[in-house]
Amino acid sequence: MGSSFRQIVRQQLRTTALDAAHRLVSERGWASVRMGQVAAAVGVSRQTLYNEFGSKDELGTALVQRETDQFVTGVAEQLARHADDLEKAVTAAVGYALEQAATNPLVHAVLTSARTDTAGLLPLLTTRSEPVLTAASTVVIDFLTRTRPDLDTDTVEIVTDSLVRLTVSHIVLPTDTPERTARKLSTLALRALTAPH
Amino acid sequence: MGSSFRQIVRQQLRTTALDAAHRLVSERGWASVRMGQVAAAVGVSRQTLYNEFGSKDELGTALVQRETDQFVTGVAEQLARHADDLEKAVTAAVGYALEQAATNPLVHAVLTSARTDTAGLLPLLTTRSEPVLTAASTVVIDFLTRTRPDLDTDTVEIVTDSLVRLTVSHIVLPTDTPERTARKLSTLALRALTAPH
DNA sequence: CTGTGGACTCAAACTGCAAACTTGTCAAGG
DNA sequence: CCTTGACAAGTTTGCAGTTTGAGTCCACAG
Repeated sequence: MGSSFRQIVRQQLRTTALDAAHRLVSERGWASVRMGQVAAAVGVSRQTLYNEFGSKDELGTALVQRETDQFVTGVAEQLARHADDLEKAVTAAVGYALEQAATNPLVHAVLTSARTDTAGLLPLLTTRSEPVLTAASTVVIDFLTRTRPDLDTDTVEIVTDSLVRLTVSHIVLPTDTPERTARKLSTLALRALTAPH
Repeated sequence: MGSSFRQIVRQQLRTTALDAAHRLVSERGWASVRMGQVAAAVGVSRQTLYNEFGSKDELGTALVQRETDQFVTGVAEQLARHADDLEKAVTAAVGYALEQAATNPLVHAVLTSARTDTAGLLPLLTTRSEPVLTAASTVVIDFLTRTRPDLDTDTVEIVTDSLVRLTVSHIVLPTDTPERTARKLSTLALRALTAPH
């Protein structure tokens, strides 16, 4: 019971450890990250890290999980920020995704998964891009059905799925600036959504 | 002059050599293909092969080139076959692309290029997927502007680019049967094309 | 009790090196 | 013109021997 203090310390440890791991992964890649480095960065013993995460793989999984959650939350926030303007909302969300992928190596790796050639950062075992993409899709679908209940459900699903795929495609093979790409995709999506059935 | 007979034989050699190389690449992967194997399959000496293609890389380039040309031609044919019905035309073209990617390892590799993890078939040096995709886009754009001159040029370009990207996306990460995917994408494209500007 | 640091095991990764193999070229012969 | 055989240069393969780093155990300290 009364161990809520411990819980907080434990959580602090997890957070700082994941922060340290994030930095190390971004710099050297997952394969070169040593448990000892992470422990040292946190200022804790290697053993303590093992007590908390169990294994390096589990640390990696936790890291990817946190990154995924933050990313999906971010997308949802961008949408919510423009709940009144559908086109702006989509533009913001797509722009956010493109910018995150360009900025954050982990997000980039998670979204494009199999592409380990550029920067093999992740344990392929722990992740495939599928879960992130479905999570992102769910967020978008929820937003659309909530703000625009008049739209056909099937259409919303197909357009959302395509929007997500197109965003990933533009991450993998960019042809324009993130801003212009985001605008193009959102107008495209809006046309498809509001077209005569 | 008067060597048109030679020309034909030479062409025959190129064709059968590329056929043999195609089969070997599909079975063992490009790295494991030996120039001797190709020569033997054609029934010709290794030197003759070198006289014709110069190097293994150039043989690979020629092979990829032929495959690309055939693929793009195939897409154009599918479109032309339904010149009267836009939706059917797009469905056929996308379906053709999906089926080719599923059937022909070389087409799959060319279209998805960088993804060498599944079946590293190609010399990364000789190809990137970009040229194929732009070629395919050009074919689709030409078809659309020819059959539907009323459509806005910018819209046609964006929709086509997205259509191509979505097709590749569904090759990389399939979620449904090729037929249904093709139908979904064509209705999506049609909606976007014919939406109020 | 919980965290620490050191000792330890074991499998995977890397190292150095020799043998086998391939590419690409050349010359002799049909 | 094509083929066969030979060859240099470069690469891959197989296999010692070594190193590394994950994961575990434990005696000890706060």
